[in-house]
Amino acid sequence: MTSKDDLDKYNKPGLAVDVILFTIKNDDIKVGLIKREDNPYLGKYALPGRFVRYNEKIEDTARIALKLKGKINPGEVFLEQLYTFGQNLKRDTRIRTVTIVYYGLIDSNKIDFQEGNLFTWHSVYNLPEIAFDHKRIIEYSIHRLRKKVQESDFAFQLMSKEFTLTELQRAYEVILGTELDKRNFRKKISELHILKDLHKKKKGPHRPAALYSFTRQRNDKSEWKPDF
Amino acid sequence: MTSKDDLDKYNKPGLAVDVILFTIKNDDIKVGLIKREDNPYLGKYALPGRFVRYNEKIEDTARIALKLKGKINPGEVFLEQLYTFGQNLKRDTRIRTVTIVYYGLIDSNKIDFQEGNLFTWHSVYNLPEIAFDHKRIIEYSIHRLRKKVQESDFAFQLMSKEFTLTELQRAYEVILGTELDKRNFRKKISELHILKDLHKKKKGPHRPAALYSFTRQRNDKSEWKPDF
DNA sequence: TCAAAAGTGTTCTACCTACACCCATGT
DNA sequence: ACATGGGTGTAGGTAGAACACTTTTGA
Repeated sequence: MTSKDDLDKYNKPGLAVDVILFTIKNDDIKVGLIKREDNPYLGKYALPGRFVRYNEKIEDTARIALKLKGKINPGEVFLEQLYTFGQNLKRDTRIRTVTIVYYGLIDSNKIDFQEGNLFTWHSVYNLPEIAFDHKRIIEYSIHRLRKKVQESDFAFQLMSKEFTLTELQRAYEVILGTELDKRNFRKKISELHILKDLHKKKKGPHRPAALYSFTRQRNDKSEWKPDF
Repeated sequence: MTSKDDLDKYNKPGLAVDVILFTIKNDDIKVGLIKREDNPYLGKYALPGRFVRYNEKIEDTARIALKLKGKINPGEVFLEQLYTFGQNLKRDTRIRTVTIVYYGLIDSNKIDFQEGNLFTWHSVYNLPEIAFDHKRIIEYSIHRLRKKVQESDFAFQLMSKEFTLTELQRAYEVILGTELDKRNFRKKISELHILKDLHKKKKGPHRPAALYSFTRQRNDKSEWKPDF
């Protein structure tokens, strides 16, 4: 099986990409799901996904899926490859399918829910009926998300342009599922040197909080990521 | 594109698995490569790989590749999924191919080099001419291997059934590329509680060293790995 | 003036690092 | 007896965890 003809003819498995988008709303981790309009699993909820076309880079496939299935502007989303699932031959009941899963975080305000959008947020602690094996994939991705958030500034994707330190801390707490010490948290964040003091205050019923933005987008100590 | 027929007809990219097997020989990290007998890249060295057949689990594809290309008994090898490469549409000059890469470590003594085996070990610091984009893949995998070895007992796969603590330490040192303190290393290992004192001694020209084996196979604190 | 969230340092602890000498054996 | 690698403990430093009060504003 070495010529182009041989390779084209051999019976290839399907190759798909699924995307797990997380956000935080009401102090809860939400995952974005699509209500299926077709069989199999008609009416159940699935991760937005798409089969990889012959001339699509796999990360582009992920972004196209977000755009088509969720009407999400894919430029807004930072995605990271999670894992490739292909052990179970019956994952998809139609054809044998291997799925590359990406995950990412987004500020839920950045999503413009148009009329008829089937993309909706669901608490990861109270999921609806999930299609395929996507439930297990979501569970695994939460595990990896927590790990990632602990060892990088991945959580920063959740924030809007201006935010207070308490809001940032709250985002960490919701994802990690633990309470954090305010002073230790602020010390740790300030050592990253990625915050810009906007010299503005967020007014509220009580003492105003300083507003910050990020000086640069990302600062991931944990690893270099390939793009090839 | 939802029926089985549609899915079968759409122009799928090729899906392959490549395997990076590392070992240690002569205080050097070696990677197992296959000399290519076909075009493209005839005569160059490539990672052992294989296109995923319709009814093969992807990890099975990896093991079959090791068996067919390297005459390696795949039961001996612990593999971990590294990453899936599919950004470059021209990675393979024949057809557009997405590759799932697995990596693992093996005690080089476990490999039985039969006559005519094209699988050979090459120092990662002095690679021959490499086919496809496998050179960058190897570089990335070394990075990930070091990380993995630091935060788990992954390196234990390199050892034979009975080994001395100095041999184990040497394996760590070669992979990490640093010298380790003997006392600190032994303290750290003993806290893992995975060594069994065989109450045997390795005889040599000098003071005999105690021989150990592992009580269980693996103890990976870093994460749970999916198998679906 | 009171309620509510913002903001700010120090101490303690646990883990990691650095470091040096005696031991057991083969020759 | 000596050369060579095997085997062992302690002290200092550093990073993370625990912890409480004062400040600023709106109502």
